Amino acid sequence: MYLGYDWAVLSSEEDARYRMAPLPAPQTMKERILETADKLFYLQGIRAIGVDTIAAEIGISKRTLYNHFPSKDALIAAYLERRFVTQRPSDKPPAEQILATFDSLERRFAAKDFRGCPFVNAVAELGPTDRAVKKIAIAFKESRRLWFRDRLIELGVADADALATQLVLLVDGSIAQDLVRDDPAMARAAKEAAKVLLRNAGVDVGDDAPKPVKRRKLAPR
Amino acid sequence: MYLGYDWAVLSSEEDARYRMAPLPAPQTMKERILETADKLFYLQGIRAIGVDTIAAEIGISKRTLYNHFPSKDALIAAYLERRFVTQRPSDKPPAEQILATFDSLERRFAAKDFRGCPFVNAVAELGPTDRAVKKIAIAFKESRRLWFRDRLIELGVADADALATQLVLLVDGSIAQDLVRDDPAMARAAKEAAKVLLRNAGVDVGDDAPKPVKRRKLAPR
DNA sequence: GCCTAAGTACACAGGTCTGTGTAACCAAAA
DNA sequence: TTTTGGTTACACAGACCTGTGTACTTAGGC
Repeated sequence: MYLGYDWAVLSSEEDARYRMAPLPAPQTMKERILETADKLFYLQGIRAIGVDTIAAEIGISKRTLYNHFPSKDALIAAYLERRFVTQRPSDKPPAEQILATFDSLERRFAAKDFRGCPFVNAVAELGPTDRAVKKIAIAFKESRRLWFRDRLIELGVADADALATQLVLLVDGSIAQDLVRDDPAMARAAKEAAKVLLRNAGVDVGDDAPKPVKRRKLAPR
Repeated sequence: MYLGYDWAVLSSEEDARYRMAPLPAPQTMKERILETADKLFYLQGIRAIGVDTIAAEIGISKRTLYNHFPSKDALIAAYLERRFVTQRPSDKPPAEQILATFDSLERRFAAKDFRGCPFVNAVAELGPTDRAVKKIAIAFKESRRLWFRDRLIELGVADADALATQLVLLVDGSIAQDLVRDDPAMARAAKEAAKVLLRNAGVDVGDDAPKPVKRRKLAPR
């Protein structure tokens, strides 16, 4: 928690250990606001959180917040833009990268502070009215789809475009399911489905299921 | 729009055609409230709509609304319960039923009043706090999963449970994607993926892709 | 020591929201 | 005719929300 003016008091009177560590790090005020807004917006919902709450949580005045962001809408936009981080490049083989996506998804599901996709949630909350929010949500979804597509092209998959779309369906489906069910196993289910789709497109995803399609016996009627 | 007391006036003075057709049907007041709440909650968001707005839209007083529902929370719960309709039985073969799900999804996406899954949206909007909402959302999702599972069992699929889960991932994924992108093609993509998954489980889904798994040529590296 | 930029405290306008209280009204049943 | 149950109009309490205005304080650079 930010301490505001008590800082001076702290550095003159308190234990040196507290003085030496610049506490929550020498962040810029804007970044501190965004960080807190992110936590509250994401965890509790954009509409559920007022600017007062954000300011109070940081320990700053509402006026300061409005000195950095002209309106709540601007803060919301900044929140979403900050969430729009591009994946860092990996040197692992593309197929592994794709499947690793689902593993990381599973880890995120297991964390108790996971609350679905911030972009989908924002669109759901803010309704069809908010053009700005929708725009950035679309951009985000498309960027993720293209990430899959690039790797599929690298793998020589014929219809990389279509398969990439199918993979993002699995990602978003597992996110939605986990949001309501709190069940990280949804990520594993998505991964298994992804493997089937990849194998079907000629991608080698290792381990189980030998080439010949296994036929289960059909029930009598 | 509900006409309230003008009803009597209408039936005594207006054209007989209007009199004969019981206009919006002799609905109970509760049902009329729910119908309007449904439209507004779903289209604009639960938090975005106040009880005043609902009452005004019907043309009744806010007091009347509160005489039928003790609180907005109760109205929200009733709204979601009303949305929880069970699918009507079909005599078509199970595989067709499953695939038809995605066709109907596509039609719903194409309608301009589609705004995602009301249950997922409610959970996203109302946050992790609201136990009641989450409970009914879970029940809904599970019921849909079991619907798939029953048909897969009928088809003799070995791991019907796992495959049913994967199919609901595709459903929810396409819903989330369409919510942000407004692209009904997401339903088609989900259907194609579903076909692959079904075929992989030994289900005959007709048309393309003869038995032997088609191998695409791989890129040089 | 002075100036400036940033932050603070605090009040407040104007809006919305949920929920209640109350007296009058009307239709239809008794 | 009288009663009864559902409805209306309207005011209001009490929160909470976004956004602004203002005068004061503080830290750091000059």
